[in-house]
Amino acid sequence: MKLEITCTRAEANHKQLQNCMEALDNMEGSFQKMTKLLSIAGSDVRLRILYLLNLENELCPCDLADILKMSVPAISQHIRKIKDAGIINSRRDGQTLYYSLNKDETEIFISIFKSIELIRKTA
Amino acid sequence: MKLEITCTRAEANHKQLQNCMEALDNMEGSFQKMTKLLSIAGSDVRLRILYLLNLENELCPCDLADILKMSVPAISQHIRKIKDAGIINSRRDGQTLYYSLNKDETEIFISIFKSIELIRKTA
DNA sequence: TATGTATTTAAGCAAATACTTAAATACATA
DNA sequence: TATGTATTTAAGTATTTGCTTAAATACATA
Repeated sequence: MKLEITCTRAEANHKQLQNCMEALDNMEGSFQKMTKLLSIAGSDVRLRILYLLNLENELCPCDLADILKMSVPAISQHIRKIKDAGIINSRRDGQTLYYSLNKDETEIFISIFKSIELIRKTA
Repeated sequence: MKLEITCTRAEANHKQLQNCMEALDNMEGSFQKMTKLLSIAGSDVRLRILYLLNLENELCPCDLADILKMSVPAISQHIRKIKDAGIINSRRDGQTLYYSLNKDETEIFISIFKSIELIRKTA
């Protein structure tokens, strides 16, 4: 990529561009964390999993496979991604693993779920 | 996939699973729309573009390329995705196209931006 | 009209994603 | 200990994504 070939129009406000760059620099880590959360939630299957965990408090992979009509390994691999991102916790009861939302991380998802309900009502 | 091989444990609450399936069925379209928005926002580059448009009101592809230190075509292709999802509008002034957030769709992004600020403060 | 700038579009490619099936692991219980 | 269930992990593959470079389009102006 040739960075030299950039915007040269007379109206370009270089002070504004500089301010934008600084604003982003100050928030580097926050953006990465939020991107991670959103890319997890930005999948049809995973958003449903998160929604269901919020609705039912806890569910096992097998329940989720039944509800979403998907194979257990497919569900398990989605769960791993969500878990690696620190969004859910697990609890074992015998052979069964129950997954639930990590309360420290739910805030953004709650507002996403609210928006989903809102879309339904206004659609 | 063999759907017959599903959860057969004694504790499986079939009424609960049925309720979950019905809850999802009622919200099919809302989930798809939200997944679309989140998958758009779940990219480092696009989340920054949305944040910057919210911050500065409007910017052109060339400005964004400068700020994000990326090629203009790369930016343009991200913009197209965001535009196809109905999240941003454009206004032409001579040769320059200015993009801005579509106010009808900002609500969820505003809460995402608030969470980003929050992460920064608590981190 | 010819030239230049801003932007988009297209083609190509490497990396990431999301399934599949098969095998491994963990626990329960006869 | 042997068998069965719940789950995860691994390997393979088709699809999607996000860049690159080159070409096309749109507008401005000499």
